[in-house]
Amino acid sequence: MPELPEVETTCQGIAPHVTGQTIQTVIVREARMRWPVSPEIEDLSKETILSVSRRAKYILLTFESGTLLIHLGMSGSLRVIDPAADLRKHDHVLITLSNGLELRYHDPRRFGCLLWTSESPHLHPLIQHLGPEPLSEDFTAETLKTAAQKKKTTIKQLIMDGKVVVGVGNIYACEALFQAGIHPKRKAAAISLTRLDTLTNEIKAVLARSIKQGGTTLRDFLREDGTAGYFKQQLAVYDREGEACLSCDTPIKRVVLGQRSTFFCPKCQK
DNA sequence: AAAACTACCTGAGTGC
DNA sequence: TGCACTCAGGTAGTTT
Repeated sequence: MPELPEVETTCQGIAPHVTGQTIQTVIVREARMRWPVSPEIEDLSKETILSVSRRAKYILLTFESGTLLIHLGMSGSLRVIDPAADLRKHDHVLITLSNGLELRYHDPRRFGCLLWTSESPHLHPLIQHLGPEPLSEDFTAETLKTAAQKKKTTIKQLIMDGKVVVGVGNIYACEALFQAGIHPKRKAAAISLTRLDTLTNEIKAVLARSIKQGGTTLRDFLREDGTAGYFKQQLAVYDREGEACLSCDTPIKRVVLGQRSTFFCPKCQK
């Protein structure tokens, strides 16, 4: 679930309910995440959430005394919910707020993290070496051109490298390459600036489109689920092995690239 | 230095 | 029904 559009819609979804609220209680039911949940967060009662923001796939909750970095990993989710709602398996961290609502972190695979930093989050080791945001003006064809130089890597692996550009996960890497008509296995260094320009535009477009769709499900983010199948309808290649290309009817192919399933149209993508 | 591989973890799905 | 196996949206850390 959590690719960049989901992280962004989670931020937008929780922000109005948590911004300006004071924390009442924090319960860590399971601290074993990718890294142990920072013990400091259990001391956050009476602290006020000043803002909610996002850097790459990290959600940043800013307090006067520091910042809580939240990553959803592969299976995490963050909901604003009535504290009386039944606890589900894998509801690991519960944060109650002064408005009577509760922020609940749920993550079956525990690949996510909740880390406290009292310094600027942008200096945090997990964040400071990250590349530009894909939707910012700092991400351009030149970004990719420079990153590709002297590398043997494929274009798909390049755009999924967080040091090059953040937030492009497996699904959207496949989708953007399809929209740009570029074969995922093509050597990044051999692609013209013109085609890289098309690709950067398609990455921005597909992410923006998904965020917009996330926006439509934003209103009912309090519900148990609801977004699950929604993006899926819009996907042109991801998880469509053997199905007809929406553009030319050729069966979509699947290959493995960097241990990740990669879907593409062998006719439309060169 | 860069590329390839491993590891973390649970749950859903498949085939026998 | 149950067991064994594969695969999944991420990414840091280790090895080649």
